[in-house]
Parts: sequence; C-alpha cells; structure tokens
Amino acid sequence: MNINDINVKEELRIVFMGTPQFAVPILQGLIDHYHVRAVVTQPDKPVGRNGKIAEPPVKTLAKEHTILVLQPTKIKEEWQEIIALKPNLIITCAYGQMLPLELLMYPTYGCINVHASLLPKLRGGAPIHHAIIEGHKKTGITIMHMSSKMDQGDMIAQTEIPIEDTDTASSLYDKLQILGKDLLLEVIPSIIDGTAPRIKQDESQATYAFNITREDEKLHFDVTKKQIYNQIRGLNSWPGAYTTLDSKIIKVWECYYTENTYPTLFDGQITKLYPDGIGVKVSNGEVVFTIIQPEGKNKMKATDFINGYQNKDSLIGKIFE
RNA sequence: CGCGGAGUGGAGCAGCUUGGUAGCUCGUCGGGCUCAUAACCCGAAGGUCGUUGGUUCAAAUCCAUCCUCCGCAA
Repeated sequence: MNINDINVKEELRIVFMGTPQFAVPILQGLIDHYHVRAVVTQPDKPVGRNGKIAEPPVKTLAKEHTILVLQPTKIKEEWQEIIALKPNLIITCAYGQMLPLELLMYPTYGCINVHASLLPKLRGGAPIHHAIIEGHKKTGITIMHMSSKMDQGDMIAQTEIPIEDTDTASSLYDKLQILGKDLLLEVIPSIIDGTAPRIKQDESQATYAFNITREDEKLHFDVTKKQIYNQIRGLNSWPGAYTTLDSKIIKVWECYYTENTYPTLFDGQITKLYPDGIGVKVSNGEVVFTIIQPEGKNKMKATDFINGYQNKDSLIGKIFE
C-alpha cells in the first residue's frame, strides 16, 4: 500500500494540531502528501514590546494553503468543532495544550504525536533545549500515540541523531524538525494499514524537560565550565542565557572554555581579557564569553564590548552574578 | 496607552546636565621596526551626530514629533 492508494481507497481526513515554527515543516510535509482537513493551533497572542498580536507560524502556513484554521482557547472545552470535521487521523506536534479524552478517542487511526526526543527521555515542552543543557550525547524524534498523560503514549518509531559538541538549540532544532517530518511521513502508511507497532515506554527510564523558565536561563558560575558551555549553547538562539554585570543584564550567546584555572578568584569573576573575549572564572576553570548582548543593545562580539570601555583594565576583577 | 534602555566615521562607546571648531578604543589603508606577531611606532582616509520641525547669533547638546533597534514584563 502506498500513499496514493491510501488517498484513493480511504478518504483520509487529517487534522493537524501544532503551533510553533518547529511544527511548520511537518505540516508542510503533510500538505505535500495528504489532504489536511484543518489545522488547530493556539490563539493569536500579544507578543513583543508593544503587545502586537502575532499568529502562530503554523497558522501562517495553513492560511497560505487556505486550510481551515481553528484556534480554541481551551481545547478541553472546545473540542466539538474538531469532532464535527470527522477526522480519522489527528497529528500533533508542539500544539501547546493537552487534548481531552473525547478527541484522543475519536479518530479511527488515532492521535499521533511527533516529539523531539528519544522517549521516555525528555518528556515535556522543551526537549531540545534540555538535551543540550543536560549534556546529552544523542537525541532524536519519537512518533507516538497520544495518551491522556503528557508524552507517555505508546511509541511507534524513533530516529536518533548525535548531538555534536558544536550544536546549539537552534542547530538541533533545524535538524530535528526535518527528521520529524521525514519520520512521520514514513510511518503514516503503516499506521493506516495497521502494521505500526505499539511499544510501551519504560517508565523507569522517564525524564522530563519542562518549558524553559527564567531561572533556567540564568547562569550560575559555581558549576563546571562544561555545564556553562552546555547551558549557553542549549539556550542559543532562544531565549538565551544571561547573567548580570554592574546590575545590568548581559545575555551570553557564545563561549568556549580553556584549561586555565584561577583558584584565588571568585566564581563569576573576570579573569582576563582575551583577544576574542572575556575570561570568566567558574568552579573548575574558565570560560571565555565571545558573543554577548548587554541589556538594551544588540548582540555584539565581546571584543566590541570591551572596546566600548575607556579603561579596559577596569573590567578585570569584576564579577558576573 | 505595560516598564525601561539606545540610535554619534566600518564596530563598540564618550561627549548632552552647565549649547560655542566631533573625541576614545578597535578596524581599514599606507609606511616603519622585528626572525616573528591579534605586538610596537608613525601617518592617512572615513561622520550633514536616526527623521522632521522649533528655540537660539550658534544645536550632537535644549523642546516637540516621527522612525528604527533592543532588555524586562506578558
């Protein structure tokens, strides 16, 4: 059975539910190969400084293809209009709300979720960031049946990719959204003809990756240089790791670490100025900030930041906290 | 009307309070020194100080307006 046969023999009525950029390639893939009956996404929300309302990226794509868009505020109370479309397959990816049982039970072929981790590891809303922040060596995509508990349904398929030492949240994000699309498209036929496996998750191995909080973004220098490095790249290019200098917020976008040690300095203290950055003491050594962003400014090279100081040496010894 | 910061040669900044010939650290270009250098020395180019209007003999600086960028909060 191939894709064309499916469309001919059985009218496949797919409803896609997703919200952010990550879900866009997946929706695009579905549009390319199937008829997408409707797209469900989060309501337009005020974003940015002056409260301009912005629509989810998924909505933008759906509109381009003149697909029906539904934006219930609370899906648990407003699921009827989705049922009315008689979907026989619901596919979700980073939708942002838990689906009520009424929806989960309805489609003939089920509710299928695309999750950006190797379940049961990193269940939750920010698996990509946490995979890097926690220093994982690999991650991937899991296609799974949805259950009433977050990311706990039976798994259908997984693909795994290594996390390179140079990967950032956004580079991994880019790779995974393509992997997610490819794996989903590969698996859909088997879901429809009933040959897809249902693999139970090993609860004892489960870990969670909840949405990034402000505290997750804050750098604490009493940890290892590797941890700092992972945190910074794991939050690049969104939302960014931050610290403060002279009571002003400084985001740190890129850094590297050295083999130097400074036993006499405080954690977070500026060790020295490098030709390409600012050295900072951490518990077991030193990291060098190379791309930073002072509050109210654009991203800049750390050397540019240094050049703005009349007395560069006055920076040495200051403490990030 | 959510709070706040900022727009000055290619980059990062100072100068603005107390109007009066535009400055610093880098970069670039040329030259020099050196075995050598992201080192050092000498020199040069490069800015109608975000927009528009106002006050003034005189505005980067004071007032108003608009535009743009950004941090926080949502």
